Amino acid sequence: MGIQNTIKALSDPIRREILELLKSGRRSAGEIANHFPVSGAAISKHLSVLRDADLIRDAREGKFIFYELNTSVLEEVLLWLGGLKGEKND
Amino acid sequence: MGIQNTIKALSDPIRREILELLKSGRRSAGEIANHFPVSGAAISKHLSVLRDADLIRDAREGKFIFYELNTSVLEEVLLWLGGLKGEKND
DNA sequence: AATATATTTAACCAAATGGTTAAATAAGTA
DNA sequence: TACTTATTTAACCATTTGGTTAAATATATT
Repeated sequence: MGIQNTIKALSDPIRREILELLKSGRRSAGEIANHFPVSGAAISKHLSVLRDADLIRDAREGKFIFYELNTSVLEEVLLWLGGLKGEKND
Repeated sequence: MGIQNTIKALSDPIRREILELLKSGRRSAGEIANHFPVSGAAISKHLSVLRDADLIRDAREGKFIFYELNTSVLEEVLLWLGGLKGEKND
């Protein structure tokens, strides 16, 4: 929870690319891993960072675990960034 | 340049607090350092990370170096975050 | 039950990060 | 010039990060 976990999770390029990938719909861990030139274990750890930050949700379906994007936690970050810009907030 | 430097710079709580501090106006390195329970050297390094990311600008004035906030590089981040949310962009 | 597939976890490693103290640099002042 | 103040840079250190391979776990299939 908190902006810290969220931003930290967003600070890695592979993790950001995972999120972009999930923008077009849910994907299994394996499908996600296939998009990157690193091991499945490495991707699994990235997924767990994103899950801990609640940027993604997972659902087991038989042999597979599907991940989907959760953008709700971005609001806090957007607010903070907006505040930094001196945005007028109601 | 690029979203990577920006987000990385934002991923540390002290650096974010420095930015918040500068929201209310320019401050010398020393003034900034006094707000934190770490050494001036540590703050100096944080400032250089923020400067490399172009989130702050510096101007020497006599014995002092003043830092000021530059929010323009946040636009890119805001766009990216907005895109992740599936925002419609013209 | 045995095997194959999907995914995570464990153990390990090198590089990056964020801190410290001490030395270097820059500028103002006695 | 010598001294003081402001700030950065250098050298070092412990922790975190992001990767690897191998082992463990979970489910489906034969």
